Amino acid sequence: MNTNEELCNLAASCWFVTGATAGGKTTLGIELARVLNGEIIALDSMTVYRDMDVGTAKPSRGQLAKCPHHLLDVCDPSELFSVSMYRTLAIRAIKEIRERGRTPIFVGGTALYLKVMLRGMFEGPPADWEFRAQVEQEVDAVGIESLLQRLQQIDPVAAHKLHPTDRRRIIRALEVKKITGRPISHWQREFDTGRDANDCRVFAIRHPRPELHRRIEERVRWMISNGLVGEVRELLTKYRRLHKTASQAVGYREAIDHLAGNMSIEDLFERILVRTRRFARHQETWFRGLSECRMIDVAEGTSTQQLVEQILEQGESARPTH
RNA sequence: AGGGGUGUAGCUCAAUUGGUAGAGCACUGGUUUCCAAAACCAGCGGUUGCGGGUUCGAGUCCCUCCGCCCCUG
Repeated sequence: MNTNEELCNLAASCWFVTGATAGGKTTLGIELARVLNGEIIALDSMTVYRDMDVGTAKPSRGQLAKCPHHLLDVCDPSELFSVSMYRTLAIRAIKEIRERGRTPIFVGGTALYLKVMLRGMFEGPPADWEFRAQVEQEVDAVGIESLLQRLQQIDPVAAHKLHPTDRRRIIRALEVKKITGRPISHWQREFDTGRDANDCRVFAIRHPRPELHRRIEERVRWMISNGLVGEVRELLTKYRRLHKTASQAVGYREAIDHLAGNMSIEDLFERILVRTRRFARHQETWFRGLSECRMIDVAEGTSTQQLVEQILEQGESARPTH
């Protein structure tokens, strides 16, 4: 049986290329994999879905041919996927890659997944959707305040920490208590402190904000002209109903709306643009807060080659397993 | 040219009988542990088109000018 700590050390010996969307992670990752004799593990909550390619900017055929990729297309868009499933699959992938004598390189921008790989995760119960739906109904009827009060009784620590209107986390806290008999705060507490960036190989690519916005615009334009809408139409006919997670992905939620006749193609572009920017901002907030991340600031005109060299230099000197 | 309407935050719009301008979105920052490309929180932002008048006090009433929209010629 592996402890959380062992698994974290396993992950800490890997390389990570992360950063906000549309920042050039994919290209950089592949180049790094070539130099390090590595294989890529996607660090991404949306490229795990099959048939969601254009809108998630999944690596192209050509890119995939350059080095092995893992954790792409591991579930159907109609299915649930979650952090813990990700962690299980990722750990397995690391081991397999190591057995081949190659280097695992995580590439992607899902910060929660990154954090969980680096710091571990409590062995809490999976979601109980029946319970959640039931509580949701209750919230609609009685209001969130009474739920918070109930949480206060059973888990004052969590109740204090959570924002009074954060119904999702309040419900989860109640759920954990109900299933395990112990408050969520009891399970969660040990994952707040991270290692120093100098001891890790976690690189967050960062562009100046105006440049990032420019790249995002380019990316969104590319998606729409490369068949995002068609892709979504096919998804809907093939899977009928997408799972909540998949249907909320940036670009997909909007395209679904557009196909339902609620949005013109011009608005579609605009809406996706806005939401992608917000997403990128949100990601950068995450990386700023993770002590393991080394910011790699990309100046105008920096080549991929230069970035790879910079990352190698800093990565070689890191001592991931103390 | 004449008639009607309109001009308030980057955008869309609020502001009771005139009482020192608000909201949503954008933008920026934050929280984040089994839906995380989600969810939640916070902050910034306006000499109310310009100038004048009435008034203790004008986004709100009156006048000039400017811009935009509609109708008629």
